[in-house]
Amino acid sequence: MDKIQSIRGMHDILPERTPLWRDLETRLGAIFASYDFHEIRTPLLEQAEVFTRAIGQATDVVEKEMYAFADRNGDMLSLRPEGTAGVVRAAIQHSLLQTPGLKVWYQGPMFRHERPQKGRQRQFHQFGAEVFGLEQPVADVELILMVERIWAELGLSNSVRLEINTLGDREDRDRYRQRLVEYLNPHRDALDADSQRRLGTNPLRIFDSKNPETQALMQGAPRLTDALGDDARAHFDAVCGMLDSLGLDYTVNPGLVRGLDYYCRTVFEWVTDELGAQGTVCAGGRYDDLVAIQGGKPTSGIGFALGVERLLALAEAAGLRIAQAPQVYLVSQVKPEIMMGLAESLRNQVPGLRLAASLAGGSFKAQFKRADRSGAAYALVLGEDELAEGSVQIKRLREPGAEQERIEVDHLPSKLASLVSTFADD
RNA sequence: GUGGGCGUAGCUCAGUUGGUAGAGCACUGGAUUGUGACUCCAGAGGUCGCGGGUUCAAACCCCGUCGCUCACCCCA
Repeated sequence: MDKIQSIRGMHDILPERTPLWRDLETRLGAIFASYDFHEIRTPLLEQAEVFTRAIGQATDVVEKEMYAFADRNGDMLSLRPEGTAGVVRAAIQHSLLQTPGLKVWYQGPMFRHERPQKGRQRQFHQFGAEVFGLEQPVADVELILMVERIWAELGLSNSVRLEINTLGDREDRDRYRQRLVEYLNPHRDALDADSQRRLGTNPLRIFDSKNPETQALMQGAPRLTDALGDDARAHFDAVCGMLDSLGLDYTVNPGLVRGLDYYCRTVFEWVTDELGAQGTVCAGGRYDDLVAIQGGKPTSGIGFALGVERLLALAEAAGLRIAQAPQVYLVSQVKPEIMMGLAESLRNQVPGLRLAASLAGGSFKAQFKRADRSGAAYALVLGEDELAEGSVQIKRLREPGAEQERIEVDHLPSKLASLVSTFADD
């Protein structure tokens, strides 16, 4: 029989790496809580319309990347390609938007049918946060500060840089798009093939083109900045002013646009040069029209999403290592049930103890070898002699010539408890 | 969706003009019948990604396919 493989672009996270993921979840969860954000969990599967409405029918994500299919009832469903649309759906459905200021965060797998490459897989993971009903620029600023705290917490502040821009309000952008198309149409033939296609679908993205001739042409193009309405202008100026006062480093990138239709006003993005072509680690922005589009009462919103695989790639490159080894490994030469009795009583009496019992048995030699490989700091030895006198030997591993200590079983829990407390600093 | 590179042991990789498979690390056992990390000895482990073709003979050549990877595109 052929070996069955995981689906292309969908990767197992093996035991060796899960402690790293768990550590990240703990640290980010604590940061979110410190800003009074609350976790929300929504289904991985939604009516496809949740995404087609929110993200926009003409976007690549909806047109070519969604895992959409008809279920047994003939309903069109889709695995979520991003988190915001489902959160908005849930917030409307459960009337969470009655009072302004809802702050939620989420975490989990997202699915897009793209060609895998470095920093891009078909199942990937995001952390995200959303704020609803706060139109004040200070809400934009708090989100940015929270993400900056994440970089600081992980020691990545020097690996990423913040770029921001404003897309203006929907009317501003519609007006601007028209102006841009009018400017570009006469030069149509000078554009590269991709940009010609974008002219009809998403002309703002032509600013992203890497083609030199196209770039030269875009130098002379009308600027979105000049098409902003007064409100959007004032909002963006306020955001920038606060960031300046708070001493945050950022650059305004007028070419920064979004692939998802629901964004307006402030957009921001943390990018890095260390991850190859997929340099965006975290991106977000305002989406003041989205709640209404999804069928709720008009309510402003702002949020971001952070790519976990990209973040971990950065963190690991910066030297982050997390391993989970047992603290003690119980080596035994007595009946298994007696060994298990000791193991259980130690687990009862020493909260948080990570203890591996030698289930595979074998000679002392073989068991010590496994104890060493397990990464445990201490080995406990329970043989016939120890059993007879009610004692256990405790041995520091990984220290050549370390003394071996024989202590009474009754004193073992308190001894281990004090050893475990020293592990906390490891 | 398009293009480049790559698939040989658990991992990293050798493998000559085609002649039926190798190393290091890891693993198991022993040297040491109650003690790991060093050393020595031995062992186990592979339908050479999969399918087809050419050939007396294919890991090697040809076609297809699946996967990995990098870039385009897109995005977190």
